Amino acid sequence: MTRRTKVQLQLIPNESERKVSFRKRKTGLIKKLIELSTLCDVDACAIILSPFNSNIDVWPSPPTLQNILTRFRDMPETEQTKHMYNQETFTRERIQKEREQLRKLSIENQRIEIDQIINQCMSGTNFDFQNNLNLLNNVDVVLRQNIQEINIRINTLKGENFPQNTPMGG
Amino acid sequence: MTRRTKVQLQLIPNESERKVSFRKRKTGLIKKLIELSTLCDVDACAIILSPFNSNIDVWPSPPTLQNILTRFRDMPETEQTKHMYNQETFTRERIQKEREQLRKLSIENQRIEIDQIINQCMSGTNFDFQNNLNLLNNVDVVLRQNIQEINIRINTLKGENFPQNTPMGG
DNA sequence: AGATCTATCTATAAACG
DNA sequence: TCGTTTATAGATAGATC
Repeated sequence: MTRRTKVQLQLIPNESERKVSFRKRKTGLIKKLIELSTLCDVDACAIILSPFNSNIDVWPSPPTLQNILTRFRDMPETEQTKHMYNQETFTRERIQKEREQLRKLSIENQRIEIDQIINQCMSGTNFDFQNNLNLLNNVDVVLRQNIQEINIRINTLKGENFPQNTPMGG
Repeated sequence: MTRRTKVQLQLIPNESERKVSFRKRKTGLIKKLIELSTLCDVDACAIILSPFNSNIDVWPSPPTLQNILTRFRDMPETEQTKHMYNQETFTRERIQKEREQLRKLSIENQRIEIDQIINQCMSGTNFDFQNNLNLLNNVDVVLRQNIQEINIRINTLKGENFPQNTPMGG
């Protein structure tokens, strides 16, 4: 049995797989919504239009949904957009965090490299410039892998920025 | 460090914990929504009214949100409510599934018990009625624990049915 | 189309800076 | 109020029936 892979944020090409995923994730999403509402005493709602037929999934039930929508509609424009999310802003925030991680990792790397040099000097054994450079090089390999990992993730995020299938194609 | 506990579906009493949970779960929910939209090419939206201030979190951005809301509004009533979820229906479905599991478990239990009897008979050692009953009793203890477990979960679900803090208190 | 199973990935509670 | 960490609970991809 092939084990599940890390999910890539892009359209699932195979339609039957997509349907299965849709069903599972829709259920999961509504469960999460109910949890949020109950645990934190939150008024929230969701509307999900099926891509496979004309069904609509809504939560909570229409009357209370109306209530929320009304309050949303009656909000001043500035209030409405105060905490607006879309694919772009959300992805931008994620990239921002990845970059921040990279920055911190770089600083950490520098610190480790410096520690290595200091240790090498302090130990005083077989100390010569070329040897030290080689040592640093080896240390660096591992550290660079970390950076590469992060860079790959950043590039992946960049590539994902705006998938051809925008959520609001209609 | 105390490790995280299994989350109970009820209002988090401590306000600061509730705020932290709200922030985390809101982020998680929107992430899930973006995933669903992207992976399955779904039009979906969510509106979250903060219980702590007047902020509103919406996804996607208002223009596309309007699009979805308009389409929802223009749906015939029957279509709108076709796949309606609320705390009650969702919980009912979960209870239904638990009951189904219980039923299957009972059947499985019966099968195991019967197997036990058959084995006992076939082996033909120390077979007497009272002994067999005792044996079954012992087997049953474990099996009943399973049933109890399920019953507890059902009762928990029943108790959760409509927490005092309805999602739509306002 | 939906139910079930399991390995794996993801979300997040709790604790702390 | 946030960011980070870590252990654990929870979600779900992929396979199968």
